[in-house]
Amino acid sequence: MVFPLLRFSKKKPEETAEDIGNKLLDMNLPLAGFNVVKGFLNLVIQSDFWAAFLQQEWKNAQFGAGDKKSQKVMVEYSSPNTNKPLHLGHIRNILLGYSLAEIMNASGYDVTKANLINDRGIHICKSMLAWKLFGGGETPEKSGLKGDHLVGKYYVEFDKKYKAQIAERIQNGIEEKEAEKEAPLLKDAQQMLLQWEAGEPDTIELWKTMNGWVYEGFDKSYQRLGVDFDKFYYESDTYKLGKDLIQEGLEKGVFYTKDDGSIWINLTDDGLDEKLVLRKDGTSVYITQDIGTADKKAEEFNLDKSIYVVGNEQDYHFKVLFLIMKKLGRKYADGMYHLSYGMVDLPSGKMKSREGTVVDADDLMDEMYSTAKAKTMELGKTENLSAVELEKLYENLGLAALKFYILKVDPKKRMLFNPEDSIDFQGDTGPFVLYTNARIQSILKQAGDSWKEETAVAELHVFEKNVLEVLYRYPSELEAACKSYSPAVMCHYLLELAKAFNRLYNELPMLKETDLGKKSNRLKIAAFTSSTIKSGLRLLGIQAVDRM
RNA sequence: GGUCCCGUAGUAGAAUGGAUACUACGAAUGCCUCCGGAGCAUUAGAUACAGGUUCGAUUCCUGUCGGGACCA
Repeated sequence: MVFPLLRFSKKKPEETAEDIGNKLLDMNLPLAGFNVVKGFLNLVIQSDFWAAFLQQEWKNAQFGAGDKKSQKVMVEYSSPNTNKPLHLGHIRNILLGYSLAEIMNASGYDVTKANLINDRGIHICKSMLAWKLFGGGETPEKSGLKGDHLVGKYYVEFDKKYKAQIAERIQNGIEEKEAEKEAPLLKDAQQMLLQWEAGEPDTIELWKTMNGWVYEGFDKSYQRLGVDFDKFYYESDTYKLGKDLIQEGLEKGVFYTKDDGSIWINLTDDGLDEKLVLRKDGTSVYITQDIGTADKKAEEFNLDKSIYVVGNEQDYHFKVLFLIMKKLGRKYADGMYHLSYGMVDLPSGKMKSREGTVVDADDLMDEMYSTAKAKTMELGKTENLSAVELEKLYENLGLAALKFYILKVDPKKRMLFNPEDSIDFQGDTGPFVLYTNARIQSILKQAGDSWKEETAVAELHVFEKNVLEVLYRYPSELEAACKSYSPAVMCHYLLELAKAFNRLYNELPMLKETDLGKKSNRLKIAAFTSSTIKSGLRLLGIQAVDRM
């Protein structure tokens, strides 16, 4: 594209392109020629360049891995509340966080995966209270309910009973707002929070027990999703952090005190508002503990970058937080990044817990599993796999479909989760990519070993060059995914690679090719494609399968 | 009231300011006596509207309309 150069060349676009093309041909680059279309100079790369690339890289297991950067990064993701089970929104968060961590790790960063668990507060007390009042001693063991679901049940129970109390009061002629405030259940929950903060033994005991149930449940879900964490933070430990930093900020003149004693920061020069950082009674607000936790993380892990995977409804919050850390002079502040992802909508609209339209994470995985199973049995290509292998396969396939469906959308955008499409196994899907790999594995299994040593021929078919061109781009696509914090880049790349290979596979013989040099080339391309697909999928948290 | 995000075929998604706007699902038509048809090929179909900047705008700016979020 030569338009920007015209003011230097002072010639027509076509002539300028010709001139550059000729110069480049003289420069001993692997160019076979060029052509000019309108203002665009197209370069033709020599076949032996691609042949050499294939020969050099096809069995390089490290192909695409970035150089070690000696930079420490923390990716915080998942960060659930311990009062209800995980749902579809959490799944997007978890898949994004895990995949981003893998991508950054592959790019050469030293990555720590963190999970900051919101394990305290009035919402936790609500389920505790409801369990105490209406639970009748129910436990996960007794009821067979997964721990997080059990606690979630009592959170819902609280809400029901609380609403009933409000309705009763409104009927007795009390104002709605007044009724909401003075309903006994809410007062009791608030009382319980005070007891918790005072360290009252029975309350702490109950809190520990119920949170324990929740963690057991979460662990199962995380394990099934195939994600993990290196470091857990608990809000019950961190909620008092930050106050000393408020003091530091006051001394530095970053914050100021209002007449009533509350402490604020004025961000109007940065296009934002004034923001409360400490209440007049000296108690924290959300941002107070986030300031403290940011510092704690950076100190503990000597971080260069700190990434927060959090929904875009908190855009404002993170703008403020990052600005504050910068004004406090923290050197890691420039490395703070909010991976702000969009909400997940359903065909029926938004997910609303009140209307019961929330898609539960565990149910969703179950559904993906059954669909994968049904589809696989229908196609009947898996004879002589053992029952254990089949179970693993269905699980893998179902999760691959789910993960790819969610990750292929640009994280920043809100997305529509259509249950029917998500379990589709055709087209731009995880199973399509898996299938391409499985097919290659099948070929390689039948091909023996002799092709590996066969001398390759230099001349390549256009379909072969196409695949090689896509393979060649893997390192830069990985880098792009890393720089833009977007697993979606990797998804689209893998689709492109699979398509390019499928085209080659359909058009030219592999095992049946009689020219041994060509056969060797094609099988090497196949093996190279398969290993690249596997690496790419791993970065998405998807495990490839050899048969399906 | 203030701030922010988003509007691309029937649907879901792609496109560092560059070529004839890419892909899939759905629709229509072909391809298994041939290495795995969960595949491949062909066809039809879109940048909300009105201005502006630019040699060139899906992309940047302004306004209108529509959707969503956040802050009192």
